Amino acid sequence: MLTVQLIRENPEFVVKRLAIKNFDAKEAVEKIIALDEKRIAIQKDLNAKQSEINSLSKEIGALFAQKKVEEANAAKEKTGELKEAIKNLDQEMTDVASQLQKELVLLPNLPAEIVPAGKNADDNVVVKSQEGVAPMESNLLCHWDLAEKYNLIDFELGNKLTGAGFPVYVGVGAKLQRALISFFLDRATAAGYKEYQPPIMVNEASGFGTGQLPDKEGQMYYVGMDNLYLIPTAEVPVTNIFRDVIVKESDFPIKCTAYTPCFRREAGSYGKDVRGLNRLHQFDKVEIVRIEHPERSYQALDEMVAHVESLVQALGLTYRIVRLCGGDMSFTSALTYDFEVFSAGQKRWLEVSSVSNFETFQANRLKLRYKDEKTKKTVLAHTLNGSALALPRIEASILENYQTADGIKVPDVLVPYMGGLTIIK
RNA sequence: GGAGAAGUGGCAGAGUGGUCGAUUGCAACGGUCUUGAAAACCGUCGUACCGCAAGGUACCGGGGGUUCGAAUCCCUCCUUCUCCGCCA
Repeated sequence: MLTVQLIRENPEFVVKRLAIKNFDAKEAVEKIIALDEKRIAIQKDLNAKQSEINSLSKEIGALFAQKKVEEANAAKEKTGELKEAIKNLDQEMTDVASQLQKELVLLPNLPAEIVPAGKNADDNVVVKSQEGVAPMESNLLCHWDLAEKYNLIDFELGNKLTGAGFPVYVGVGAKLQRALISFFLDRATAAGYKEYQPPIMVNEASGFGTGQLPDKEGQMYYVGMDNLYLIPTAEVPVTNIFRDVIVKESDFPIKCTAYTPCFRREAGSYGKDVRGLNRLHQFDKVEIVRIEHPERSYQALDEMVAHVESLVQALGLTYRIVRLCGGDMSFTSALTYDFEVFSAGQKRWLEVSSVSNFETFQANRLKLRYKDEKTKKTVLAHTLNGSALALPRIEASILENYQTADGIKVPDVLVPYMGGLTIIK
């Protein structure tokens, strides 16, 4: 959520920046400014009347103490009208505040200066690409065929138990999941990220804090009986650890990591995008989250990108890093880098990580601030997060890229996590 | 799930209808003292909104109510603790 102060002070700037996300904010900005002015006017009036009633109450107290009951009763009458007026103003205030909130919540985050304009994924900018291991064979199988051939994943069984998009990992396939989770967590903790194991259901306040609610309500599974949501990413519970928190400036950098299952309804997806492991309703992911000083958040973003890069490199995958254009960015992000790995069987790029700086957008919703040691002011912090990494597409890419006539080679870094297994037969 | 108790500032802990945004202690920060440190002493020490400022307003788990006036009384929800039940 953008701050009212920003909108009030730089309305043209806000409109101009949001145009890069293909969002026309002109009307909303005008409305917000008008509502804010109204809010301030009501507040002034309300404050004056409350002040008056407060001093009257004190007088009445004094009069009663002096046993001047007559005068006290006269003063009481005066408070009557004031109370009525305050009641009305209170109502107005509530209305205006909720209208203002409603408008504010609809505005996406401003894209950073270097975000390229563009409509969709075609306009993203590839900032780096690097070759990894390349399969020798010419008749390459896709991972869903490999998974069946080597008994690693049972998609049909998942259909039976739950439905489409909920695969069952079996035997060595299950072990490979566990290996990847451990490998990613070990790398993250070695890089200074503190490990958490958060709840995988969250309440409404948490969903709002990171921006999933109310905008993307349809993307999360909802457990109505208890009014809870299944998390679409560990970003939600982990970032919300810092909801309503004022950290010390010396606490920075705050670095967290967590492995969680993730649940996404993915309404509206179809075709080759959802085949095999490409898009699931439940998947595993290790997430890294950072809370940063505003002056250092972009440096932190670079560090996170470097961390994720070290993971795909260690796994020997062919990858590229793209900077998302305005039209492809999420509602909440100011700058996002996506990692895509090449999947040799499908011959396509698969997104395996998204690393973003949200600047103060989430912090404002979360009321996550730090105390500035020089000015003694409380200031909104910056939040960032990134997948490090999401498992299914990594697994798809490993299966497809490491396939040989004799089986699937286990990437060297995973061998210790696989109990010494070097080839899956 | 049932019964009881409790939720106050970073922590501890006063306050049961009026000048209480809240005594006090600890922690923290600034200073005096000291070669340095500790101790001692002095000062600062919640958040938000309005205001150039002085200052004003709101907030004592959340919401609602009673009252001229609520941290204090009432209702309700949430959370924590104790006991019972159930259970991985």
